[in-house]
Amino acid sequence: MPELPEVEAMRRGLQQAGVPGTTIRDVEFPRVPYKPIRVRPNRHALRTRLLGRRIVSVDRWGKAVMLLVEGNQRLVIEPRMTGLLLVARPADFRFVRMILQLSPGPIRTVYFWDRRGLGQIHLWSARQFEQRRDSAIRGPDALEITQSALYAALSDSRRPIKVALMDQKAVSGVGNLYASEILHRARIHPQKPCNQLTDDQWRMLHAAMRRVLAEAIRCGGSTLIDETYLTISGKPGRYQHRHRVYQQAGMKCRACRQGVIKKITLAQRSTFFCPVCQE
DNA sequence: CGTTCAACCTGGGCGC
DNA sequence: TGCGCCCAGGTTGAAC
Repeated sequence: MPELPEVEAMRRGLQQAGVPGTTIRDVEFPRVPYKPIRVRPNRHALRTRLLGRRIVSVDRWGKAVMLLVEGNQRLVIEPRMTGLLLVARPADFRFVRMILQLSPGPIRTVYFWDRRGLGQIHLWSARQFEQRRDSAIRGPDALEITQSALYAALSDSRRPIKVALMDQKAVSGVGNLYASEILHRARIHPQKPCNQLTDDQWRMLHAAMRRVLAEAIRCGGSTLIDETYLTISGKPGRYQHRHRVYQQAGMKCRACRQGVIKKITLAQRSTFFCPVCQE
């Protein structure tokens, strides 16, 4: 589930907890009663390459947390659907997939917890990172992209704007939940083909994207009913209370107070919008 | 080019 | 209780 705001909240949490500057004392992969997650290179090699190395910084690459480690290596943690990072011992230990033991500092242990196990962990050399960065598998970050770059990346397409906004090669960070929220804030219908958006709508879209994502980060992300996302201290985020359309089907639109939020399926993903204020 | 489907996984909710 | 089915924030690759 974690999209840009949740991953950025994790990144800031680790940063504030003092993870940069600590040294990796151990990397553990607990035995779980489930199919193990994908780790590249293999667990032994990854551990060997990290032991005794200092963590230089905690960064984010799209929807992945990226630890820059001494030796110009990058430990890339991709939560995908249900992965999350915790500095507090998880209540349900069955889904702990990796444990980082660090020293010194107040935070000694970081847990990667993932119920569905679709998350992945990679260790990239400087060269591997540069290859991926330059290969355009990830477009510019949704918080950094300029309005003209957003326009350039999407405006030629005939795809529905909601589908295009979730294309990580075009712009990275926006997923299913925030795509609906952003388009509602921008008052654009999710099915509107990109090449039919007006200049004004591109302006609104860019502003709404920054605003919604920034607000969600400040709230520590969205924790839905199933609690598959928690902040690094194990507490729920707060942005779900501000959702205007996501999972609000049948409710009156909070913006126009007239429309009733509808749920449709686009590219096999649930999509929510207000038929009155979004066109 | 754009869309659809399946797969990767586990668990929760619902209808019967 | 239990079974079967559908759903879930992400990503990828194949088929049409």
